[in-house]
Amino acid sequence: MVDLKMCPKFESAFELLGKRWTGLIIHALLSGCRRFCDISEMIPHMSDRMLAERLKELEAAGILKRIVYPETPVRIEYELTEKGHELKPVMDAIQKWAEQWISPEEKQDAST
Amino acid sequence: MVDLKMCPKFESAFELLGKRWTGLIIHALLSGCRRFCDISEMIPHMSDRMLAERLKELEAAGILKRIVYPETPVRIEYELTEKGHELKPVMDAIQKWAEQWISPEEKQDAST
DNA sequence: GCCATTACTTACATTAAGTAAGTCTGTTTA
DNA sequence: TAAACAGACTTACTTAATGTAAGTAATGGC
Repeated sequence: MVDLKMCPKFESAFELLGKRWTGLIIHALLSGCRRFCDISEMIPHMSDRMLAERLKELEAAGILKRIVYPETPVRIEYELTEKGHELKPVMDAIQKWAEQWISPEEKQDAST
Repeated sequence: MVDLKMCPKFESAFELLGKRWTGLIIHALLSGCRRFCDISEMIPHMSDRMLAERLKELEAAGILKRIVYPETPVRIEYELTEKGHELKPVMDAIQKWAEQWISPEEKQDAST
């Protein structure tokens, strides 16, 4: 064997990214979504319950911040912090890989 | 909102990577692990049960192949296919991000 | 024959995620 | 004034995924 130990920072990063929906939510925010309903619409298979939970986790992890605009009616927006925005190269690499290697049959839901 | 639909290939890629352990297993294989026990050793928090399950999934997804050497005793090795190996840029991007943005306190297990 | 090793499998407990309905604040409609 | 509506969540409950621990099968050494 080559390495005996996994880099703990890498492991920690995957505790975040290796959770269902997390990556897709970050991707949605990177591509311009800001509001709860927008993100929800962009990821149709995900429930509101999961979105709310993940948004809290991502906020706690410093990936995004929740901004309340005390308008009428109140508007809440989510935006990536610098830490979150810096995940763009990761998302781009995944996008590139997916385009090259995921065949049409692997698409999980052909209903739309 | 900007985009209305998530790219289905991207979504499909995250069905794989967005599962616990998957990323760490691929990382282990990229860094030279080949045998069940080696991977298991490199990811101490993961159980054998999960490793066996993930290896099957990754084999089914064409990310790796299982090779049996009918020696005495039999030796089984796992190696990445081209599809699997091409995830290196993704892993590198994550590693780079993790090194820059994960603070020491976020390391999940400081026992070792 | 008995114990060890490797690569799993099985059974059962716990945690995470899915589904659907409900809450809260404020607004618009009747 | 009350009923209905919108947005952003919560809560309760079910199902699926993961964790834990013990067991299996093939081979070799003691």
